[in-house]
Amino acid sequence: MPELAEVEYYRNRWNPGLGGKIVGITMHDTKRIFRGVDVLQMRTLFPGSVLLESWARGKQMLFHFSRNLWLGIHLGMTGKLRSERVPFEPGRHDHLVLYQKECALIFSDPRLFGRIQFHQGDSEPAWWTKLPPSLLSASFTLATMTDFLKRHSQLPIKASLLLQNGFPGVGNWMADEILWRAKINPRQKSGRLDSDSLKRLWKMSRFVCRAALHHIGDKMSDPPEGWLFHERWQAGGLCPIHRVALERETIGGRTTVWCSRCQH
DNA sequence: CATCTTGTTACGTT
DNA sequence: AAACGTAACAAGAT
Repeated sequence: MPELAEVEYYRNRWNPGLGGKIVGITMHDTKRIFRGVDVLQMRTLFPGSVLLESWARGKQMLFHFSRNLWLGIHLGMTGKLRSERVPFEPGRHDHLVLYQKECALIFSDPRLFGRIQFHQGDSEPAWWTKLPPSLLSASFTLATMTDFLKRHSQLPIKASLLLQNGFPGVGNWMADEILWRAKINPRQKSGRLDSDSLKRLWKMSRFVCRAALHHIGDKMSDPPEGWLFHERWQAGGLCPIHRVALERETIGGRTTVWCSRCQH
């Protein structure tokens, strides 16, 4: 499920642990979630450190602890964060648990597409610093976006919207929502959008981003009525504007839903 | 039992 | 070198 707004939501699930000291840690350390991570070092270093703050950027999260410890988390398709009162016994899919005196901070992921990264150092890990700026920041300009699309000119626009370097945090449902609102056919080649389409795409990327964060970021509520979101899941969905049947095909490797009347 | 999945990446080809 | 399409990853839901 996690796209940028859900990522923000899950990041906040660990807020009860802010300012608290870690007193224990358990990991299912053979799971692929931990590939490339020195789990032994994590086990040694975390007890005694304090959770200081956290950030989300696109679909990535970074948790900063005292003692120069940094924990990166990507939720993949089915990852979730939550906190529970202690005592807490980890279940089958609770692959990482950081115990504090009052609560347990839990990362679970049944499908194991998520990823943990661990870093020790004075400053943020390099992979974090290199992440592209948010769609809502001033650096995401129409020109930047147009440039990016030019570099992928042969790719269907739907597939381009899923590229995290250009549209960080956008996932499958957000991409469809953005294209529907921008009135752009998902099969359209990225390099062949006229300047009006580009402008609408840029505006709607930011709009859907902002609205999704507003509705989902704090508590997991659905977007308002009238969003394509509510129609896209099952066959038989209708365009919220025209009430005609939505098209439904795989584009860019993902199920894509659009209205042939709105989107040319 | 078969088919589907809201994410990413490795790999082969162009 | 960069762009692009596809398979693979793993497990649960339908």
